[in-house]
Amino acid sequence: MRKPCCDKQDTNKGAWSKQEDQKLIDYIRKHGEGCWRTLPQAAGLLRCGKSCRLRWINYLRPDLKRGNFAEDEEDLIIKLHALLGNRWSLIAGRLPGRTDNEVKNYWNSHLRRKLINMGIDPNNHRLSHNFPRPRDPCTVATATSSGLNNHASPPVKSVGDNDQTSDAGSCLDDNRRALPDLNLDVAITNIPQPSLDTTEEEKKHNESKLSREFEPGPSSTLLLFG
DNA sequence: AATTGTGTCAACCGCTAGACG
DNA sequence: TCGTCTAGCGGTTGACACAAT
Repeated sequence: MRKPCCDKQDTNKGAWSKQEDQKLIDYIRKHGEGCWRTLPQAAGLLRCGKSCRLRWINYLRPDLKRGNFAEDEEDLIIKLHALLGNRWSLIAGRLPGRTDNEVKNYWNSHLRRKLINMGIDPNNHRLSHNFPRPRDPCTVATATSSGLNNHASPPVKSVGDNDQTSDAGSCLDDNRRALPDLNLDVAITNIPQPSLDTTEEEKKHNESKLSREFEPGPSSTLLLFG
């Protein structure tokens, strides 16, 4: 029988107090990250190691960039999500100062809704007749943040919508119609041409290729999407 | 002013991969 | 090779803030 990660009876849960934050910061400054299991006791915290790790990574780390996402960050998230799916840690790795949790939350609360309002299925980045869709294709063309800036057209269902969503054939073609400035071409990056039908296997392939070709860091985003 | 609905985000939970003995 | 342990990941929850009624 496996031991729980911590003795839950003796641990605090819920929001962190400033004192707890300070203890964690002080401890990590002195001893560095790592060995999360023993850290709470050593730091004098009544928290489980997991909780400490999460608090540090998502909130206390000094290199975190707090605040609103920039347009280019939004663009990048959308593009990487199309490529990798819900691999938040990988996506966050391409956004310096952002955490997987932050990216995930931002996707779920902002970007997902924006895509839906554009008539784009956020799960596969295809135009979808199940979602409201703007009438004017030019409006759709602004699906990335530069065009998403709260100017998403009101949901309008137009005649013949169903024709636009083809299950057969290239879904990338659909994607280009939906997100023309979403440049997923491998020409720039040597990344395999992503298909929006991307299977888990293909996503993993893309992911490993990304990992091999681009070490995480600010420059990689430039390399990726020019 | 009170109540209800909705959105956001920090934190938790359960699972898995990989390291190690 | 197998079992155990830990770090890390993604999904989900719950508290809080704010808007709408």
